[in-house]
Amino acid sequence: MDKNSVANVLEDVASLLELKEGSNPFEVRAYENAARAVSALDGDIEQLTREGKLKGVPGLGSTIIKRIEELVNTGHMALHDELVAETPQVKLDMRRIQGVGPKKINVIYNQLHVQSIAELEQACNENKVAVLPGFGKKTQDKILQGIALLAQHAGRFLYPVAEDEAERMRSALATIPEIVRMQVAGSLRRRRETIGDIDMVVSVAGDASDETRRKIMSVFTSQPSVQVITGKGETKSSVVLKSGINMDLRVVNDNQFPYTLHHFSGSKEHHIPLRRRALSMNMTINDYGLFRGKEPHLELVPCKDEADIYAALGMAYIEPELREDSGEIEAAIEGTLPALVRMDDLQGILHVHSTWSDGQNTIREMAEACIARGYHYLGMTDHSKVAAYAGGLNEDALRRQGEEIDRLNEEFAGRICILKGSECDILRDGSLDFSDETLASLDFVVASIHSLFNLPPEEQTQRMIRAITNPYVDIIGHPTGRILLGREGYMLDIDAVIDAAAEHGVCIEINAHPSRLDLDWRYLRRARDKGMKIPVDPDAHSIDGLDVVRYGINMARKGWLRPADVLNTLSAEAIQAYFRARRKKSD
DNA sequence: GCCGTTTTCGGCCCGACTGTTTTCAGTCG
Repeated sequence: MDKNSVANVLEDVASLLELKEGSNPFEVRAYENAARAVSALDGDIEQLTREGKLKGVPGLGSTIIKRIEELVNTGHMALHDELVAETPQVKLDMRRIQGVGPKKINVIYNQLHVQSIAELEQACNENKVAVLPGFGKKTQDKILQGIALLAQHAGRFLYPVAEDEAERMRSALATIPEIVRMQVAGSLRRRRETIGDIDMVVSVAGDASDETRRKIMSVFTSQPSVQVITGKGETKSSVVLKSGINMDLRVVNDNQFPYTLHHFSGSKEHHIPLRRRALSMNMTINDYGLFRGKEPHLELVPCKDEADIYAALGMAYIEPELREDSGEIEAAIEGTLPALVRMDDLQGILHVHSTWSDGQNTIREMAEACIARGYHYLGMTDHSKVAAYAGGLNEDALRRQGEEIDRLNEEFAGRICILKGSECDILRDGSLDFSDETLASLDFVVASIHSLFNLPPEEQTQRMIRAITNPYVDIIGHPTGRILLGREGYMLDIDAVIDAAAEHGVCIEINAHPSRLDLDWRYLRRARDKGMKIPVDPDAHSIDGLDVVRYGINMARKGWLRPADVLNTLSAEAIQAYFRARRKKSD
């Protein structure tokens, strides 16, 4: 059993416990914390359990350690089994409706005995929900609205969708001269791979009138992109956009802006230890300020920006991408935060398709687009022969493509260097779609799985590891095959894959396509710490497709990667030398 | 359920908004 399975069970316990009547909310949080503590463990959970190394891990107390031991040793956790047995599925389903929490769920379930969301919807339409104690007409309507939204979008959106909506709103609000500062907060600012809702914070001068605030709120709620207004107050308004995304706007006095921006940038998990630190320094922090002392003698610690807030707490500024409670607070205190990679550190682009397989543009067009973007090299990787659906190349086509690249390199000499590569399919048994001899004729090889996504985990893992041991494989493409909001990745032991790749000097890419963002940022630091260089690859099938690398850079930053940790920050000369050296080793 | 340099008991981040109430509970972030 791996640590992620354990973490999943703990998370499950937390959500099930939350739905249990009379449960202790702090106990729920304890299990949530424990789940994250387990995910962040370095090493094999079975071994750590056997050796008693779980003791002392923050968030894991004696009770939860016993339960983890039980789970690891028997494959079951009695508490989990009991909770699953006693919790109706419909309660879990209802948890996903906006505005419905555990308390309301229990009232609905106990009084109406609904067995599905559809039955709840029907009960709303029959006016049975509005008459429940503590409920009313508006609550009932809100539940109906929530159900509709759930059906529409499942509540989460890809990053670029949310970014576009935020930018549209930002430019609309930018026309209001009274706004002093304005910034997107929330998970969008933290560059999460999917976004639940958009938070925006604006500030006005301290002496601004209520009229001004109302005007800002009116501009916000009257945009053409707004479908429903779900809240409108002096300091906060909420809307649902036509795209289905919830969006909140907060208006504060400018001297409060840094605190409010910080508060709503989250994450919740980042704030909890941060507030604890504030308390230990005789300070309290909330969305309106950082205060020294205790009620009623609070003294505001003046901060002109977020950096001042962190400085007042005795730590370095923490980039929003890192605010996930994964060690950033300790690092900020010790002054060991990494200098994160940026877009302009990228020197070239790898993993690109052309009209030779399923791309929309020719190699020449892709090369010119790369030159225009300031890149110094372009690694072409069209599909291999078994990928017939994508017009994969056979050996002969690959050879002819190589000749075209030779000609283009002569023509583009001094402007860009085109590398000969392949996105070569990994076959069922882990062998590659081209012979070693063919692979040896290329500058570099990306190996990817495009078939048989549902092999059993053990077999899928071995398949991937065998590909990694092929001496001509330089990079593993989209290692889990996940499609965000679409499908789960292949079932494989990603930790074992990372270990094997690190051992054989093989890179695992961050596939920067916004639907993939695979390898997931949560694994990057582990790969980095094993010495792996990680390419940020667009997997571009068109010129526009090149620009998705910026989403990959977002992930690289979330994964604590520095410029030197990213393969394609190497210069054109250095990356060719890097690939040549790998080949030499295998000869 | 976790945690501890005021504590092994009694805290656990905290405030806005909403809708239901008539002073507050639930939800959210």
